[in-house]
Amino acid sequence: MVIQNINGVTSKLLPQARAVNDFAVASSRDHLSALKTIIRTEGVRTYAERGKCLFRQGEQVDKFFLIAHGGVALARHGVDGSSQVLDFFFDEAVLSDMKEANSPATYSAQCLIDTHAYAISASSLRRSFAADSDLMFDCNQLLKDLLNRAYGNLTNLGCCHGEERVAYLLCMIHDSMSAASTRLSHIPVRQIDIANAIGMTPVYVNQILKNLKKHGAINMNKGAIEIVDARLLRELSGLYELAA
Amino acid sequence: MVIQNINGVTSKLLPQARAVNDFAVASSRDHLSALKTIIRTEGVRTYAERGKCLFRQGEQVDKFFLIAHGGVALARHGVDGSSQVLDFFFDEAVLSDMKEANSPATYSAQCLIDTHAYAISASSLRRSFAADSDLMFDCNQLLKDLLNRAYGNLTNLGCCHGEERVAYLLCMIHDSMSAASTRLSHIPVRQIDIANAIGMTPVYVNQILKNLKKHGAINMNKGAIEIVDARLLRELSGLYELAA
DNA sequence: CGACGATTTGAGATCTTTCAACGTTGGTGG
DNA sequence: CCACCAACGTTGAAAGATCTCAAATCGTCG
Repeated sequence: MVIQNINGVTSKLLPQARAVNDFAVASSRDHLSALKTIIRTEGVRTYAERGKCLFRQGEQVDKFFLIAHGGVALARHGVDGSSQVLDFFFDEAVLSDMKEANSPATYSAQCLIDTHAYAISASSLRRSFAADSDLMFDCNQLLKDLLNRAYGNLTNLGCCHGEERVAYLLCMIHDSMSAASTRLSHIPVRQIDIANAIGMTPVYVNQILKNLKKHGAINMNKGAIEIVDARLLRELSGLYELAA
Repeated sequence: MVIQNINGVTSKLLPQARAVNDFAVASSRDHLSALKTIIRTEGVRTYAERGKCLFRQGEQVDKFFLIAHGGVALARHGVDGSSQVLDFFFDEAVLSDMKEANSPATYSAQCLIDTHAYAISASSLRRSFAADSDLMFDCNQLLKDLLNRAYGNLTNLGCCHGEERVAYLLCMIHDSMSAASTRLSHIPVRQIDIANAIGMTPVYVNQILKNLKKHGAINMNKGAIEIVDARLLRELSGLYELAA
């Protein structure tokens, strides 16, 4: 009943409980092809190294990005220095600031690793809407995917304890990254980023990771996390199944 | 709170901080007028009483709802009986199951109070896209609003402690309800729903509400919550301001 | 009245954070 | 090559926040 299928289409529904993995949907579906194509062909090739931002909270951005190769964390920063990671994006993912042209972005897109991306202005994208109706459907689909991921994260934070939260997040990252052409052996996410994503302290995240390693779900090498048993991780996360 | 340096660039923190209230945006903007109009004119008038659902998790819905008068909580249910409230909707708000026609909804829309709404099928809505381009923009805008609210809630859960979380949620509900033509003196949300929305126990929420009452931000009458000082609530919520 | 759901209260158990110190890694400049 | 530094990871113990459990109260409805 595990939907581990990466490229094949295995959307088999289960009689009792269904697998949630909303996070897998975004990567497996091909619906964004029109959007991706136009960004790739008309967009500007951009490069940002680890730690830099594609855009910053407070800036007026109005752009769409397609990640060619890399990893990005969308994060919101509070006045007290706190920050909340809203979502992660890896190869083939599309992200934008989601704001009107005249209003500043309410979050930053920070590179987890050196990142190559295509950037296109939202206004020039809108101009193409008339010519290609698929484009707008793709934008819609993109937003739906983001929303479902956000709802998944919300449920993760609201309903789960530490170990489950970390397990769920790692699953999500794993699935997002499996769409990448080049697969990293380890996850390019710092423990601090994980902590900021699931609303916990880095110190505590470290403890939990130690436990997950003891369970045999992950492996750690010089602080880098490697996912060993994705199926086990999925079971450890409290959100593998929803009520019918 | 973890203070994090963004790779040397400490993101020149904020001369003056801006007010966030993303939650106010959705209700104040008039952008969804095309969408609302068509749902109101072509939709079917629906009535559901307190406790009933407009749609249920697991059902195949494929509809859009415009709430004429009432209150609805979008919630996801886990196999263990846990449930997470994802968002609240009141008068003039639009919601949908956000799924393809062939896939079941991953959450329920439960009425907090007796609710009158207009319902239109997503497919018939799509048929009108060609005739009215504003419609699709409105759908897009709706999704953006929902996403920004979800990100706001995510930040609330991830970065804030109990009292701040409750204060933020009450602010959000207050702003959502202020769009309503008929204003209730009290908030039609049970303490249990609040608990499910912010990822805490009803027992603890009760303690926090007692504190907020002591602060003079709210009042409680037979278990019903009344917002006395919305500005104070906003200050008590940790998310009134974002870093610039 | 009696049943039921929701709220309220208190105390102890559990989870999570904080603090402080130390270890590791990788880059920089002498 | 080495010393040095900054960022990140690791560890332990104490403090704090939140949950659980159990019981009492209150309101609504039949």
